[in-house]
Amino acid sequence: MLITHTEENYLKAVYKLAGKEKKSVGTNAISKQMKTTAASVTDMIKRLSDKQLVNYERYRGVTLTNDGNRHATQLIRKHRLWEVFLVEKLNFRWEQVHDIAEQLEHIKSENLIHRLDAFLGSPRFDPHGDPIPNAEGKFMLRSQTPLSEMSEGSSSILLGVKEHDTPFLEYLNSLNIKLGTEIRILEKIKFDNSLKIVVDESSQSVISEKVSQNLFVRRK
Amino acid sequence: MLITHTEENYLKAVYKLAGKEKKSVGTNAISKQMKTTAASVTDMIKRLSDKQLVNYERYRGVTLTNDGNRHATQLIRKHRLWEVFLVEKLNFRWEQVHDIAEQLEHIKSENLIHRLDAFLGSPRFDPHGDPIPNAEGKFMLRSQTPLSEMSEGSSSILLGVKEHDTPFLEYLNSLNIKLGTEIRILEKIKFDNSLKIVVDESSQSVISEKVSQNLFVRRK
DNA sequence: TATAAAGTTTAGATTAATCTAAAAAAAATA
DNA sequence: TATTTTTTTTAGATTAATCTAAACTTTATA
Ligand SMILES: [Mn+2]
Ligand SMILES: [Mn+2]
Ligand SMILES: [Mn+2]
Ligand SMILES: [Mn+2]
Repeated sequence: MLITHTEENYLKAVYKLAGKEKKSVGTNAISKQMKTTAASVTDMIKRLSDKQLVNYERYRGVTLTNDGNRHATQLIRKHRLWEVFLVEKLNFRWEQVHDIAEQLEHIKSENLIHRLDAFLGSPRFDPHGDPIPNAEGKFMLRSQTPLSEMSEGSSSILLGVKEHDTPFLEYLNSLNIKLGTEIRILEKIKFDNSLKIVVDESSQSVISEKVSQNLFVRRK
Repeated sequence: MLITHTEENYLKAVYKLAGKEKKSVGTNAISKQMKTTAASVTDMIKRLSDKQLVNYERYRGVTLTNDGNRHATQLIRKHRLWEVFLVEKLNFRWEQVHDIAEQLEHIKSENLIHRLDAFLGSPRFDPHGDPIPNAEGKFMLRSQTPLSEMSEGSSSILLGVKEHDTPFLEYLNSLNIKLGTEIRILEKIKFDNSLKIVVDESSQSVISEKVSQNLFVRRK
C-alpha cells in the first residue's frame, strides 16, 4: 500500500504528539504541528483511518495502529540515519541537517537504508543525541536527565538536546556546548532557576531554565 | 520560484527528447516519455511556460528556456552524483541505482550537492559512463563510438552504455561486460549485424546489433 | 489540392491536499 | 445544571496533476 509524502508527515506528527505514553492526539494539536488547519487534519485523519494507519473515532482523537506506529518508527530511523550521514560523511554541522533529513526520510528503498546503516557502522544515536531505532523498530534507551534537574556543584556530560531547531543549536555552538561536553553547575539562581555553568572546565556562562530543560545529561 | 517534483520530471523529459541539437519537442513524445496523456502534457506545458521554463506556441512543440535548461542540467548533475554515491559508497551495482537516484535527484539543497560532490572527489562520469555536468552545468565531452560502428578485428574499451534499464545491465553482467572491459570483435555477421566478441580476452559471446548500438567504446 | 491520418488542444471530470466559514459536539465553568 | 468556551467536524471552494472524449490543426498522401 502506497503512503504519500504528506501522509507520512502526519504519521510522524501523531507519533511525536502521542509521546511514549501513546496517548490519544487531538485535531488541533496535529494542525498546529503540521501548520495546517483543523479541517485539513480531519480530512487527512479519515484517509489514514481508511488505510488502517490510525484508530479514529469522531471527536475522540487518534492513536496510531501497529502499522502506523511501525511506519512512523521507520521514518524516524531514516531521518536520523541521514542526519548521521550528513554530519559524519559530508561534514555538515548539527544545526544544518534537520531540514535536509526531512526530505531524505521520504526516499523509498529498504535496500538503501539497509546499506546506509551499514556504511555508517549502525550508529545508535543521531547528531542530536536521539536514539536511532533498529530495522525492527527497537530503540536503545539510556538514562538521561534534563540539566535543569541536576544539583548545584554537580558535573555532567551532554548526551542530547530536546529541541533541534537551528537558532537553539547555534546558541549552544556559541557557548561551546556540543555532545560530550562537560557541564559543571556553579550556581543555581533561585529567582528564575537560571544556571551559572562552567563548560569543559574552561568557559563560564549563564543559561536560562528553558535552555537547561532542553539539555539532556548524565552525571559525570 | 518553486518548481514541483512533477515539473522537474517534465523538464528532464524535454531535455532528453530535445537531444543536443535542442530540437523542438512534441506533446505526444513527452506524454510517451512521462507515461501520461497528451492532454496532461499540454496542461503542464502551459504551467512551465507561465514559469518561463519552456518556450511554447500552440501546436508547435516546446523548447527549454535558458532557465529551464539550467534547471534540467542541475537535475542531471544531482541524479548522476547520487548514482556515483550509491555505487562507490554503498556498494550498489550499476543496474540497481537508477530508480533510487530518480528520487534523490529531487532533494533540494545546493549545499548538499556541493558537499556530496566533494565527498565523492568530483567525479566526471557516473556508473553508466555518462558525464556529470559541473556546478556551472558544463559537461566533459569525450569521444566515444557505438560498438556497432567498430570494425572486425578491432579491440576497444567500454566507456558507457546508452540505455540504463535494469534488464539490459543485468544482461551485460551475465556477459561479464562492465565499464573498462575490453571487447574484441571476432566477426561481424553480415545477415543481421550481430557480433561475435571476446570479452577481456577470456569469454566469447554473440551479441545482437541492438546491444552493440547501446555500448559506447573507444579504440584500444 | 482535397481527403485522410497524425498530432494537439479543449472541455469536463476526478483525486489529493489544502483553505474559510459555519455547524455541531464536548468540556469547562458559573 | 445551564451557559459559555473550546474543540472538532462538515460544507463548499481552490489548486495541482491527472484522465477520457471530443474538437481542432497540421502534415501526409492519394
Ligand atoms: Mn531532525
Ligand atoms: Mn536529530
Ligand atoms: Mn540514471
Ligand atoms: Mn546513470
